[in-house]
Order: sequence, then C-alpha cells, then structure tokens
Amino acid sequence: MDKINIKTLARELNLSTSTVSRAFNGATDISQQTKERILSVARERNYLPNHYASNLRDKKTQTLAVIVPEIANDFFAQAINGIEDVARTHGFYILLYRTDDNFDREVAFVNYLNNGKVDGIIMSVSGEGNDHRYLKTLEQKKVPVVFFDRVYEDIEAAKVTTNDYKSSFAATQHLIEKGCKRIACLVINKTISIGKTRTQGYIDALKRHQIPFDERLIIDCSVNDKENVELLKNRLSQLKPDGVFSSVQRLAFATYQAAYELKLNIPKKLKLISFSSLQITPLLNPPMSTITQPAYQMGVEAAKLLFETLENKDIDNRKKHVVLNSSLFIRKSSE
Amino acid sequence: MDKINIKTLARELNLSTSTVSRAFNGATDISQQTKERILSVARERNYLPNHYASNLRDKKTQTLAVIVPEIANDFFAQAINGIEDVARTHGFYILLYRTDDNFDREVAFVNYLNNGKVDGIIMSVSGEGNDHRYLKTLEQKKVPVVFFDRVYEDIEAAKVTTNDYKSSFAATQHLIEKGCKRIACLVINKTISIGKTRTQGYIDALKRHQIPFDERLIIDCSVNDKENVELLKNRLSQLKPDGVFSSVQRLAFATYQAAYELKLNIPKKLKLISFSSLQITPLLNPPMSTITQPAYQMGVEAAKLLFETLENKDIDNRKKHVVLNSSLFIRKSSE
DNA sequence: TTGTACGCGTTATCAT
DNA sequence: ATGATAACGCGTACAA
Repeated sequence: MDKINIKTLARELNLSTSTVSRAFNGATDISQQTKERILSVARERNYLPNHYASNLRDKKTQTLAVIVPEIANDFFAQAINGIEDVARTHGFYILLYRTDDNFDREVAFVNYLNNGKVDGIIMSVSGEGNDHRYLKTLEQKKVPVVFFDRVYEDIEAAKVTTNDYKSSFAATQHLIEKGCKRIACLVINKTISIGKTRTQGYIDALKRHQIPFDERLIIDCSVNDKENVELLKNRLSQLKPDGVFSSVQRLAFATYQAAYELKLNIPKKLKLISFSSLQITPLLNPPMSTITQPAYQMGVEAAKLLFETLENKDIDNRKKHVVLNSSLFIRKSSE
Repeated sequence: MDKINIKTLARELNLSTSTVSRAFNGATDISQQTKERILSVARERNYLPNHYASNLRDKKTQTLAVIVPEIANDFFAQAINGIEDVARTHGFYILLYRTDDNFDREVAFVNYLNNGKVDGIIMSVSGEGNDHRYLKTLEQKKVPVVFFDRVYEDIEAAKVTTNDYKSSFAATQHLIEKGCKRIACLVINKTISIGKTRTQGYIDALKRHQIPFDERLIIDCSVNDKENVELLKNRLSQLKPDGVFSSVQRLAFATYQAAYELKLNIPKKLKLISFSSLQITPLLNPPMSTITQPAYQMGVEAAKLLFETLENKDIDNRKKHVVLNSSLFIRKSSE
C-alpha cells in the first residue's frame, strides 16, 4: 500500500531509476530482458509514470484544448468528434471548454492555458469583444492556435472555415427561384465573422436578382430560444415574409415553432432554408432544407493543421486558411 | 523574450520566489502592497504559475475526466453541460474522452488516468467486457469515480441513474392502453445495464396486462444507423408489430425512417414511444412521444457527488445511488 | 547496458 | 512580512 513511483519501483527491481525510466520511453539502450522485467513488475504493482512530472521536464502535455461556444449542438459535437479522432491517432487528449458565447469566459480560459497547460488550442470563438490581445500572448509562448468556423480575422492563426458567403448566396438564390419575394434573414450576431459573411451572401443574392432590400427583414435574434420564438412570431406577422434564410440552426427551429403557433404553413406560406448539421432533418415536419457544413471534416482539418505545426516546429501554418464546401440539401421546407 | 518563471520574475522584482508564490496563492502573510506589485509585473511580463509544477507538488490537478460513449448525442451533450457547470464553479476543467462504446478504449483511457492525471472521473460505461479490474485499481490510487446512466453493477462507486425500469414499464403500458397488442422492444444491447433494465420494464408491463410475450419482438440492433434501418424494415414487415418501444433515441429515428420507406403510417399503423433527449421532438413528423431523462440534472448530480468526496476525503460516497425521474411526454407518434 | 546526479517550476516549512 | 531550501516524480547528460 506504499506509494509507488519510479524510485520505489527501481528499488524493488534492484535497478536504477534511469533504467526504469528507459523501459517506459521506448529507449533503445536497454536490454529487452530487463525492459520486460520492469514492465511486468510495473503492471503488477500498478505503476505508471506521473504525467505531470514528465511534463515538467519535457514541456509536452499530450493535451489539446478545444474551445467551443456550445457542446449540445450538432455542428460542434461532430467537429469535436473529428478533432478527437485525429488527436487519438497522435496519442493526444482533449481538454474541453465551453464558452456559452461569453467573451469573458473565453478570455479567462485562454489566459489559463497560457502557461504550458496544453500543447495547442483549437477554437471556435465567441465573436464578442474587440480586444484580442489575450490571444497574442499565446504566440509569445509558442502555443499554436487553430480557429475553426468562427474566427477572428485580425489574429494571424491557421483557420478552417466553410465557404459561407457562397452557400448563403446560393441558399437565398434558391428561395428566390422558388418564387420568394420577401425573404427574411435570421442572424444571431450580424457583426461577427459568420453572421456577417452569411448576411452578406443573402444581401448580394437579393441584389443580383433585383429584389428590393428591406433592412427590417434582417432579424437579429438571441441565444434564448423562447425569446426568439416570440420575436419571430411578431416579425413574421408584421413583416409577412414569404421566405426565411436562417443563418443558424436554432433559429430555424424557432421559426418552425413560430410558424406552427401562427398556423403559417411551411412551405406553402413560408419557405425556409437554414444552416444546420442536424442529422435527422428529413424527419422533421416538413423535412428541412439545409446548408450543411462538413462539421466532422472541419474538426479533422483543424486538428491536422495543429499537429503539423506541433510535430514540425519549422512549419508556420499561421497563414493557412482551409476552406471546405458546404452542401445544399433541398427538402420540403423550401419546395 | 527570455523564459519567464517564478525565479526570473522574483529576480526582476528583487524578491524571493516564496514571496512571489504567495502573491498567487491567496496567502495572508504578505503585504497588500508587494502583492499588488508582484501581480502587476506578472501581468505585464505575462507570467502565470506553471500548472504542472504546482500539481507535482500538490497532487491537485483541478481536472476531471469525463468518459462517455458518444458526444454527438443529445443526452450526453446535455449531461456534459451539467458536469461542466458544476466543475466551473469549483474551478475545475474537463478532460473529455469518447469511447465509441469500445471497451478496449475505455480500459486504455482509465488506465492512462491511473497516475494522478485527474482528481476524479465521471463516466458512462461502454457496457462491454466483464473484467472490471481496471476500475478497481483506481480505488487504490484514491481516484474517485462516479457513474452516470450506464453503470457497472459490480463496481462499488457512486451512481446517478434514472428509474429506467419504471419508465419503461409506464411507456409500454401507455402503448397497451392505446390499443397495441404486438409491441416491439428495440434495444442495442439487452445485456448491459440500461438495455437490460429497460427490456425488463417492457416485459413486465406485457405480463401485467396479459399480453402474450413474443421473444422475436425484442429486436437487437447495432450502433450502425443504416444497418438498423434495414433490419427494422425487415422485422416490421415480417413481425407486423403495432407498437414500438424504443429503448434508445437513435433506434426511434431508424424506425421513423423504416416506417417511411415501408409507407407505414405512424401512429395509425404503428405507435411509437422512445427514450430521447432531443429537444425538438415536437417538430418531428409526427411529433414523437418520449421518455426524457433529466440529462443536464444527471450531470449536475454526478459532479456534485464527485466534489463531495473530493472536498471532504472523509465522505465515502461509493454506496450512494442517486435516482432521478424521467418524464413521459405523450405526443402524436403514440396517439 | 546500467547507474549517478541534476534540474524542470512550484510551494510548504522553517527560519529570520 | 519576507527569504532560503527541500521535495514533488521524472528524464537525460554524463559517467562507468
């Protein structure tokens, strides 16, 4: 029941600590025989090298921080899966942090990481705040950062995004082709990276098809689902749009709910298309047309970029920007 | 650009490392004045105590491991949110690991944690395998474990579950009351904790209502959605059940899909109720009747149990078993 | 092939 | 209120 560490184990084996250490680190300068003897006794005595002590020496944590606005969100859940799968093949583990779109939390957590806590960071930012100095200090500490989906343009770091502008343009155009004349654009924050780009795609598609632009049709929503349903019920009855382009999945569901309560038939009275990574959209009533991002693949690419710099310090990926394509799935909600 | 640590910082301040250390650890035996001076320079020079060095001394990691079968799953995503919220209030962080229901991964990860890597573990088990010795060794190392939802009965550890038996019984009974005579029971693994309990509730409800039991109606599915749809199409046409009790969310969706492809109307030809934590079930076609577990709350309770033992080593929670109630939501799919 | 000894960055203990 | 120092457990340079 005595504490077991490399020293006690070495004593039990009548060996030095260095030899024991070697047995665990794939060293070559150790006889196969002693190595096996060590490992066998170690297993028996239930010994494993202390990760924190090793890290203190090596400055290698084998750990990645993943920072996302939400977890209970199909897009991020799938992206995390992608990150995890790549991390796994590299023997890395994941420290997960959720910001709830709260900028202060993001800052606090990044600062916390700013001391060798992890080898790298993959994040999708909250999009709030303007002062991104807290991220710059990571650079000094040589902690590589990769952004995915939601990025800060003013920070030089590797980025993985989808072609949101093009998809938004295409989705809006699709609604226009289906006969919509008054299309609402639902956003959560039209000033941050994705909200901005997606709104722009919407605006430009209208312009291209000479549909008059009505500022009021860009509807700013919140992260509170109940509030959104009320807001949308209000706007839908007042502004009477015949189409909805939703830049975020949750707003599409709020629209479904609002339309249901207003007895507004989708797609007859209101056609809808939305960004969404939900895997069961076809089971909805009606099946929802979606712009679907390759969430899993984005996670994979982000992790790959990170490991490239991690494993080859010469590579500077900070100017790399991987752009993946989303897919348009047209279903009943916009037919 | 020189390395910054407590030593260099102390030198710059003309102080000793002890004093600097005190400034960061809420010590009382330090003058407010020097403390402020230290913290100010630290901020300026971007110094933060090294977490790994601190841990090496203290044996406190401020980190929790959370092990789940899946992440892209509404139940687990919400449970993780609950765990994270509690962890956050205690200043703890989360090391997340997904097993994909793979027993070997579960064993490998738990073994990896077996060296002071984290202060505690919250897990929902894969349910595979019989040899749970790898968990026993955690006990020796005093790493507390809390199970939630999917537990190993033979391991003495704190547990948080829902009353699955009762809910399953009630759900099956509900179908019977709606007139179903041949009710299928969909499970993924009828031998593990939750599969077993939920199946038993189903069986007992049949018995109670003197509905003949047909072994073939207990349908063993897999984690592969496509396979499940095929399997279910096959079984639904052959066995012609008039009701489905699905013990897992994903199997309900596979049933929706299969029924759709077979042009089998839900609920007219087939009534369905399922365990599910999906938040938009009312938007499905048809809206799905569910047994909904308090996922978020389960995460909260699990974390609370863990912190109880963590913060008071005298408390032995290993015999505690918190049972929460699920809620039955009856919607169109079973009306 | 194996052993010795130092240092990684921190904090607790003991001194001043 | 502040400083000196040992110890946490490990890996590596160097010695043998």
